[in-house]
Amino acid sequence: MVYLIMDINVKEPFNRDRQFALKRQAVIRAAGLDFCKRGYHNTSMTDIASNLGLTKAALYYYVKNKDEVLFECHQQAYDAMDIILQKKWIGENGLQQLQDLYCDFVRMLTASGISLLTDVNSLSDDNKTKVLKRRGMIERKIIKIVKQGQSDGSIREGDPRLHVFFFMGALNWLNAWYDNSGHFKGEDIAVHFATQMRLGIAAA
Amino acid sequence: MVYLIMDINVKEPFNRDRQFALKRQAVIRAAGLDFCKRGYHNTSMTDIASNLGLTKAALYYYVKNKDEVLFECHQQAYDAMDIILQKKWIGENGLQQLQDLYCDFVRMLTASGISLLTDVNSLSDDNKTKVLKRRGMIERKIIKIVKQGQSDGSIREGDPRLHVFFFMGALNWLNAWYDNSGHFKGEDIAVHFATQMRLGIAAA
DNA sequence: TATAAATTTAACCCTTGAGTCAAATTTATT
DNA sequence: AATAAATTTGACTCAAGGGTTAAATTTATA
Repeated sequence: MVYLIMDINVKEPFNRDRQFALKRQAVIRAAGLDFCKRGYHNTSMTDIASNLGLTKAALYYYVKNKDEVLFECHQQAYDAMDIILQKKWIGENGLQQLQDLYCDFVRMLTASGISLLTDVNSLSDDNKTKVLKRRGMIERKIIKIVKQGQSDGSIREGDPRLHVFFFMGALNWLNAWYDNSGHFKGEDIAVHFATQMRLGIAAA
Repeated sequence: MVYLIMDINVKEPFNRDRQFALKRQAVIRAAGLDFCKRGYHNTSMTDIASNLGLTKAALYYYVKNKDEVLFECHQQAYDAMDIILQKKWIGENGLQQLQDLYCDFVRMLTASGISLLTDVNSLSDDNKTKVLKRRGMIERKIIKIVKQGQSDGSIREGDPRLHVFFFMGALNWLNAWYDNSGHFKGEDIAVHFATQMRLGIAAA
């Protein structure tokens, strides 16, 4: 059972469309948690609905089909990552930028209820293509920062892509084991992971 | 299409049971590659069979059901990891042991066709329990080495479990992107990853 | 060549779950 | 109170895919 936070403190004139969009987002986020916990194919639309205290019919009032739900889950995650990536770490070298970035990634994943789903192969071809393209863009941005760090001398030599694949793997794996009811605090993980990431690629 | 390597240079007297067991292993390994590439639920038993140049009926001559196939895939991976773990790195400190170990893990995953599958939730309850138990044992062994390294001063302080979760994540993510037809050589990845892993936890 | 194992053929059953729908009912907005 | 939106009920269709089977056929072993 997931409790939707629907209190919209927005006192602006009631906006049905906005109300709808917000609930839709909440629905998708809840579905994402289910997918993350049990896997996409082990979670039925009925499961998602009843975890929300809804009926399947009501669920389909908000989404077109299951594929769309999975797709939007990915979108949410990448939206969040994009926002973090837009932050400007002016005056910092590549290594420091990367550490801040990575720390924010982990914070976001442990705090927001958004998960980095790995089930890309279950998407329709169209959506799969879009998701992979987006993931690729994010990856490229991060690789770019690594290269920058290698130029400014803060990051050691070595294939930048391998540098990135390594620590992004740790990130992807995070959702598989992290359970906010567990004894690890999100912030602690964020600091620890960001440190371990940094040391792994820092120049000597 | 996967080509089974069935040439058994064993000139010992023909052993039907052994022959059977070998082919069964090959079947499971091929299935593991399919699962890794497309995901467990996106791979039908008919797919597995036809990728082997077989019929579904023939496939069921070797395995009881799909759940068993997935279970054995996990077993294969953990068997391989156990063998690596049994190696004795005598005289080495915790950090060095870990680096050797990790390097071997990556070598094994890139060379053997064995994949670390993440689809634990698709297993039957019984098998899931067994797999998680085994994964837990391996994890505990590795954590033990980390603690040892912290004692002998080769590994920096910090929660040993987080140390391990971090770099084991990179390992689990490996199969998702590594494609032996790609331009990364398994051995290169092994060396790179082992280095990055070591630097992430090495004492100052 | 005799025999058993390996595999094919071509059905078939059965369950699960996605997706639909219409009519009734509840909930909120004006 | 009137109206539209949100949700329920309960049924239904349909396709995919796991798993089975029996008989025929091929392949290898002895």
